[in-house]
Amino acid sequence: MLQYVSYMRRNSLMKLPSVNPFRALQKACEDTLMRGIKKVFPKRTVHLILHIPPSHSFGDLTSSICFDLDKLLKEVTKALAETIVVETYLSKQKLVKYVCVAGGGYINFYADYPEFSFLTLESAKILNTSYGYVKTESPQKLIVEHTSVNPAGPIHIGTARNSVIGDTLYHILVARGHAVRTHFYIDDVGRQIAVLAYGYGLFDDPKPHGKVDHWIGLLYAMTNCIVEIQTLKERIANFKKRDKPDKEINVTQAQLDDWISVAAELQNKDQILFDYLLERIKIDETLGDSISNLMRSYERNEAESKKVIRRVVELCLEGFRETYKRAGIKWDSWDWESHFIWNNSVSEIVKKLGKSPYSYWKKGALVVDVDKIANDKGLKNAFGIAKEHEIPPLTIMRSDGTTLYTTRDLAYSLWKLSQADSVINVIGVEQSLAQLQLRIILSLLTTPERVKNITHYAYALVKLPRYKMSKRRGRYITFDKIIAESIHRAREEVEQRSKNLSEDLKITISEAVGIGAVKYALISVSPMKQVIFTWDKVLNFEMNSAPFIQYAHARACNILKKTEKMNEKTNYSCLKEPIEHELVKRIAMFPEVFVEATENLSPYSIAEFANTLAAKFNSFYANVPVLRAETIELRNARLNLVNAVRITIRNALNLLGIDALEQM
RNA sequence: GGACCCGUAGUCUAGCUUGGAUAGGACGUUGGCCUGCGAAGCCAGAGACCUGGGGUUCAAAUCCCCACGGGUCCA
Repeated sequence: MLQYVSYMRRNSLMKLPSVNPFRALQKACEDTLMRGIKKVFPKRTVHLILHIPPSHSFGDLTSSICFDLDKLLKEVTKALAETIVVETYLSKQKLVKYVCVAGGGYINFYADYPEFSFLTLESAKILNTSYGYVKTESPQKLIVEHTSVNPAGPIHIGTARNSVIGDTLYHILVARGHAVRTHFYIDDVGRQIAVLAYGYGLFDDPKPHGKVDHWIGLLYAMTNCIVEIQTLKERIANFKKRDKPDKEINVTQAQLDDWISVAAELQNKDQILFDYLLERIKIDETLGDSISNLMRSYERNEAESKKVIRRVVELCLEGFRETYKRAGIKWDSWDWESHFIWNNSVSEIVKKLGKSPYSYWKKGALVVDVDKIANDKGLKNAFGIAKEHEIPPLTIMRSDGTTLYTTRDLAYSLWKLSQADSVINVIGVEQSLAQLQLRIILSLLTTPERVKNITHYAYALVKLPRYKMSKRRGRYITFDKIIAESIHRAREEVEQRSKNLSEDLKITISEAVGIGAVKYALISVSPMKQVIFTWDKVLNFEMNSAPFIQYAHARACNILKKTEKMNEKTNYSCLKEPIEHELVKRIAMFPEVFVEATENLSPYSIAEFANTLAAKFNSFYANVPVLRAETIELRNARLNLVNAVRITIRNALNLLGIDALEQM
């Protein structure tokens, strides 16, 4: 429960706390301006939008409304603005200090900083851990599905981007007041897992060495590689027997050569494991069938294949959980893809779609005419697709009766919709078409309105400077390695700077700094931009990084630690330095930034905000004395400012899943 | 062949939804600052006609069209 406190200051009665102080200022400016405009144009209704001017010298808020009025009225903009400002000034409100005309006709507003600082800093202090987290008026039940990688190897840097985006979305939506649950979809049905389980099944009770998901990744890549080589060799032999043209043979031969080079890489990683697998796979005369049989019998929920697949997948998930525990990311629900096959929801969907007028049979396969559904249900507009753009049809069942990934995803999505009002799926851009087809087909199975509540939150791939990552080829940089490297680097810094801390504290700090740096590096780039992974981007502990922000927070804590409790009233009119006003304004803007970030689902704007606030605070810290301020009054006012900075940075970092340290 | 995304100093990046004044940052680079609240820091400088070309507008990095380059997907 929030306590509303009224506080007398001069003649004004201010209501505390303000959930959104900057919005309050904005509203005061808008009201003021609106009254001015009404006096000049009593009959005109205008829509006002105030902007933040490009420079502090232009005030705290600005309006370019006179340019629009000018167009309608054919008057000189500047003169018009001046007329309005005269009227505006006469009816100005509290929080607004003065209003003036600048440039060709902008109307600039300057905040009354004693009032505005009071409102902002006291609100931050009172609201404390909830400052900035403006609650929505319409709370929803939400599902954020993220990460959802195939459990056939460790988490790599590309997946980590997915996880960090998903986890941040989770944090900001919870803070906004929604009931959010995170889901991990375990893709245990596809061919990849069958290949892995086949390899795993070649051992009697194998003993993984090293971290289990890393071992599984190697096992998968090796098995897959050997299987590919065997298959390609057979194909070439067949081609030769049947006198196929050289061209086709050459293409296949090139693929084979590629896989042979992959084999050499993999052999270097673990010769014994590779040789064992090679020997066992070589003698399997029905190799292709062995794998498909495993896949199909698992879909039929047969005990033996279930045992081996579940075992190997669980092992891999164990590795995932270890990684994410360290990274501070967790899920509320782990959903098995196979579950939706076994409970028949997939087959029911296929049956239903088979009867639909939008499906047809093509060479024994069941195909859905997605484009026709989109047109008939008017969905193209809703998903931002041009009318003339034809959406390709989607095969939902192969001629051999097996289903495809997207078909199973239909069942899963339907289930998710039954659990929540809206669903956000964090999935790579390469899935864009499939996700679109999925939502359009879903509109047949539920209402088109409901389908609009599914969002595909797309993000671009992470690449390595020289080659594309490939789980199938065992080429990737693991999240574990990046975390370890980053923590190691943080530890070195701690050793250098804070020798006297206890060992426990050193560990805590290095973990928080190292992991924070990795998360920040992944979240601070807009998700649709492709990222080329380089170590120095992640291991940057300077400006525009988590450690930079954490450091500013630690410094603020450090000042506050050295002060006794203050009881005297604070006089905010002492805060006169421009940097102090900038800090107040930044702090006041946090709720507004937060609301925008949640409404637009743009967590990276939180990162940007935190960085800017930290930079301003560091500048303040270096140039303005707090504990040694000239007067007690000033000192108290600055201490309150530092405290509000501390609260705001901490709350922003927490949204990003980064620990705000009190020392480092 | 078709569709979608990205293109901002040597490098990386914000701003684009909702057009407004001098395009914010960072790395690197040049020069300065620790006997003062922790230098993972601060201060100052150089470096971008926002890929190119048209159009709309009083006003375009932002909206529209066409190229070009990079990425992704479908057939």
